[in-house]
Amino acid sequence: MSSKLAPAPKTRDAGRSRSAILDAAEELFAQKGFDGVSFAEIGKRAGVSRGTPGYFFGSKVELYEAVLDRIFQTALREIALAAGRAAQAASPREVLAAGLGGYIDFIAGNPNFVRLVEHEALKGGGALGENPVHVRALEAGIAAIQAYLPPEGVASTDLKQLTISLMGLCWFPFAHRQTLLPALGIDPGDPEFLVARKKHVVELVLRGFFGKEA
Amino acid sequence: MSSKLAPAPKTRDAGRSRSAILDAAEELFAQKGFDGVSFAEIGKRAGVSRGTPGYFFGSKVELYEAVLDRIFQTALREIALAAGRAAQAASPREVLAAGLGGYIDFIAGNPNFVRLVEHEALKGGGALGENPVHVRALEAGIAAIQAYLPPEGVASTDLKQLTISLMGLCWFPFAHRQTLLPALGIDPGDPEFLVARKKHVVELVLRGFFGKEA
DNA sequence: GCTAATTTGCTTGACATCCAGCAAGTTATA
DNA sequence: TATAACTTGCTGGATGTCAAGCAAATTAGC
Repeated sequence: MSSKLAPAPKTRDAGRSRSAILDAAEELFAQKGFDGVSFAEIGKRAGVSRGTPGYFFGSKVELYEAVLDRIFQTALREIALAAGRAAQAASPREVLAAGLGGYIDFIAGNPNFVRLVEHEALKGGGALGENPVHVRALEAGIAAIQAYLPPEGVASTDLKQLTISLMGLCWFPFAHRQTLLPALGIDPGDPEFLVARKKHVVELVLRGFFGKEA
Repeated sequence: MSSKLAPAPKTRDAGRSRSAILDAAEELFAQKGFDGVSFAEIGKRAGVSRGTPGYFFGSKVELYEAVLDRIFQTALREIALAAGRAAQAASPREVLAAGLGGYIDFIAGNPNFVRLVEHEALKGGGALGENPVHVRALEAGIAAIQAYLPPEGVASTDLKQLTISLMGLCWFPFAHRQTLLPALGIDPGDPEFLVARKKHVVELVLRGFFGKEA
């Protein structure tokens, strides 16, 4: 035990408090959703009083929006990076490996993002905006891939279906990592699963949509 | 307007009340999640007082569990039906068309089920049990398909990956029907989309995993 | 078959809990 | 000392649960 009863001298730093609150709120909102979290809980986790989140962010909705803003900008950046790497690749397989691999890596590494998006999707998704980041990024990736496609025979409806399929293949297992994967005897944290997943998706799409034999 | 001010004579019928409450609760829990719904709201929608749901079901959690029980049994029945039809099919394409088509039809026709499962997945999914219905059904379907597979070359890890992929391809678009599909300019209620989705998934899986040329 | 006794269906009121937001107070820091 | 960075007290509203009450339906006794 420390000799002091007061937990810590605690210097004042608005910036530190703000981001501590954002971190705590992101984690808690991701875990329990907007309704399941209170200012008291967020304050406790951030090491401030229950009034401080309101002091800095005004209201609970505004704090929630700030959390979404921050994490969506991070997502935008990382996904754009993966898309950039994919655009430089030389073959369809490399495009898919870089693009989808990067997308899967991001999803696997940011469970808070996945959960926040899932919560928003269930609420009707007003906060997702009209054009979610990852949809646009996927479409950009597909546009890059199109260069390798025979120009005829690929209807635009197929491209939309392909977009949906790529997102589902990458996103779905991590959206259900706590229920689906354990039910299949898979440890979601196992890095081998990540590798296997990426390989499987790339092969499936490559052969299924581009007709390449492995 | 009716001559009576009292809204309706309302005969007393426990069975009717119970199922009216279950219906209302299913719809509301699916829409807003467990925390987002109150007894008052459920009662209003079911045409009873705010106390009646508690009277019949004991507590809010028990009502919620009753809702899940009922809808999961329905799901089990319908998915088993589709799996049965698939098992009778004569070729891999027909197996996939019957099995995945039936699965997609069920998902598209039961948005409440999808939303309840998604809510449960976000909560950690205790109520989903260890072996969710659709996982087992999908695995049964895959077992049926295995008859057509070359016995070598299909590792069990690939079968798990395939299970994940099939579920993701079918489930994902309807779990995000309010956000993803509109962002792609697709009307989730459009029956043409359903047809196109089924065809796309079957072709993708057939060529991607079974190596058949269309 | 008529009426009294009992059960069942359902409503209303009360209570304890929780929570977001505001306002007033307090302390650090520039 | 002035202002920003907090904390604490308070309040009104919402909500789950329970107990009491009442009326309709059912059963039992005659």
